[in-house]
Amino acid sequence: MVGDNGATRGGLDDGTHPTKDGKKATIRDVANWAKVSLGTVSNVLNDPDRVAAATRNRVLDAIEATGFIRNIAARQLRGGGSKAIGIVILDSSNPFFTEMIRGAEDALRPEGYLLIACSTDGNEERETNYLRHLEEHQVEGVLITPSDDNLGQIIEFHDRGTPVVLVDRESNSGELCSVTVDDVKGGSIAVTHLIEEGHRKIVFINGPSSIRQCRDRRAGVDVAIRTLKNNSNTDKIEIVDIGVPALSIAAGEDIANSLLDIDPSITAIMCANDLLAIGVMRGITRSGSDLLSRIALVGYDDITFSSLVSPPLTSVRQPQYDLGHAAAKLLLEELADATHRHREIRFTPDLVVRESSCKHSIQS
Amino acid sequence: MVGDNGATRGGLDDGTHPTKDGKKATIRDVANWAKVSLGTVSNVLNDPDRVAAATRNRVLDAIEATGFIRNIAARQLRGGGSKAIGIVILDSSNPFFTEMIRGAEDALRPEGYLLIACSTDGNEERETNYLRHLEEHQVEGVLITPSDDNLGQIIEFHDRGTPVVLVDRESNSGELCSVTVDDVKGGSIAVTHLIEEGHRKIVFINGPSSIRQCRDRRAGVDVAIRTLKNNSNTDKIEIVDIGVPALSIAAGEDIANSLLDIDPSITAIMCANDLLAIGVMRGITRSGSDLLSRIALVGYDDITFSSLVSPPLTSVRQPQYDLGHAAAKLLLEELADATHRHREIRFTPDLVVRESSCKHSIQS
DNA sequence: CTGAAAGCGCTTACAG
DNA sequence: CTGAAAGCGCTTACAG
Repeated sequence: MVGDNGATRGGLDDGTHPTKDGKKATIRDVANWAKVSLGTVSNVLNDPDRVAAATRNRVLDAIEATGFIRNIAARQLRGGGSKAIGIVILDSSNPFFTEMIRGAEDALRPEGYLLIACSTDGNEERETNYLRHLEEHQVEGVLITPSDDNLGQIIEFHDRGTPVVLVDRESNSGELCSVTVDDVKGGSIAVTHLIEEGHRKIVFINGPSSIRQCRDRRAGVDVAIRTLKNNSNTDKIEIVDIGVPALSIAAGEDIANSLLDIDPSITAIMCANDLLAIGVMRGITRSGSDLLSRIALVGYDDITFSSLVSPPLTSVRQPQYDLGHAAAKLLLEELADATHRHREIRFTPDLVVRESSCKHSIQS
Repeated sequence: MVGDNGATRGGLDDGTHPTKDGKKATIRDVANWAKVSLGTVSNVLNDPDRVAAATRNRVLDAIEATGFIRNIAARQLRGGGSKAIGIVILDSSNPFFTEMIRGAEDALRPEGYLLIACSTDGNEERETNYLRHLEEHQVEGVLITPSDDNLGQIIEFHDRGTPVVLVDRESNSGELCSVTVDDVKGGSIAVTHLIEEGHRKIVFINGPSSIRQCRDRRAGVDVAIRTLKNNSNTDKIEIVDIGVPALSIAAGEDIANSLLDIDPSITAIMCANDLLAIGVMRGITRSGSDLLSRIALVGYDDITFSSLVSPPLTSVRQPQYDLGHAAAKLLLEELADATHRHREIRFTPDLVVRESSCKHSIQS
């Protein structure tokens, strides 16, 4: 489909094909082939209507014939924009984030943006590195779930000129757009459910308190307890806090052993996310203990797999895809409008009750 | 930490900070600040030893003070390379690929590369688009799991000058490096296991035959049957083929209904991957049927969640992380050495037997 | 060891 | 409607 067209239609005198293992075709090769100037080729690329149809078609043919691929680096150097967006997340192996990325990508792809996804594993140094790399690559914007509570470097990054939207994290005083889910509420509805099921002594397995989600979910527990106390009849409720270093299956599995000979008055476990809960389940199951059948368990995120584990896991559902999608939309807004006013979008989570927290009601 | 250093240490006469919401600092701002030429700044950046320590430190201070961030676009235009690698996969929501990406990234990050991950969902048009975008962005190399059997456009892409390593797909005649897992073998060991468990009539739920993995896994079944027949005593074995449009949980769930009133002589189901198998499990469970307790089920990939579903899923393990890691290493080799000889790395899968395929042995 | 100059591939006013 | 020219920010020989 390419071949010696070049020779017959005019253009390259020597008949060689510019893309053939020599250098890549440039806009200049296209111009030569089509017998027009560089500027005209550029116009065809960027503002086709400005070019007469006949000329335009000749240029289009030349692009086809030479195998020309526009060099974004050069374009952007002239102010064209990189057409790339960075997305910085905490954990690429958590399906929660995978879904979020999918949401963002579906919003960005139609606009011609390429998404560069970076997983920090909650490591702030990695975050710093990724941000620098993204800035070096001149991404036009960044979606980020901060790995640390301190927004300092992110705000500096933003002030240096790259639009930023926070995902699953609010900005302190509206300096940035954000899309969040109410984690206090989420923690609250989860523990309320457990209490309503009759549990009075509950273990809360939490991730690093540097992660805001972890703190808020835990705070929601206290809110719920306070509310219930005011509303009377509930007797003393006790929360036993256990911290683990990561929100992962492995961390859950590691902590499982220490749960085996737990105070028998404890009847429920709440985990800061589903991976942790699933890890706890696996650890307990592997140990051969029947603890799982005696205790209620709830997670957080409602990732796809949570409905598939055994027993199916009760969880707090967050609109994962929508989080990413909404964040991307905000970013596009900011990209399109320099005078953009920052906005904060907040979703409300809801509880998905499954067997893991209701053995009694199901068995009886 | 920045502030008016500029004024005291020399440099900018007006005392303004170049990064403050004006334009970004360029190499020229750094040069002015440090009272050296552009070339010297560039040398500090690219070949620090060439610059005298005193000068170098002054330049380093200037970089710090001006908040200079190198512009990769400009650098690469001069031939410096984009320091970006593309990875094109089939399905970003399949943990198999997530792990693979993690493997690749761990190999690439230390070398300073940024990974651009693109999920085609098996759609060839999306693949074409992503390849063009990656080429426009001048990625230095691409790791790709082709969405289609036809390697044509990938080979053209490679011939145009970007190194490519195939992942989970062999090149036809060694034109490209590749890292694969023996899927024929995998299909073979999975079905052999079922046959050894006594199953004679087996359903094979397969994805699109345009995906090589699907074809090979199915082919492995035939290989196994042929081998067993030659080795005597096995009576007739029957495979019932069912095709679904995607290798996803949703596709598995959709097909589950049609399995409910299945010929009772069928005692086992084999799925082309774990997501499909997990979807089938979910579909059957949701329907309220007890089919799952009567039938053996095996999947393929051994994603993390497969050991956690109920019943735990027997699966063919592939070294997901290693696949990505090895592919990235091959790419780095090709990047470093133009005279590079293409290599094909092939891993061998193994069977992980769990309850889903051994109810009898476990219950009895 | 340091600096001046050319040029990477493109876009953008500005003439014609 | 089309072309010539300047310049984006950097790197790379090449002089000095």
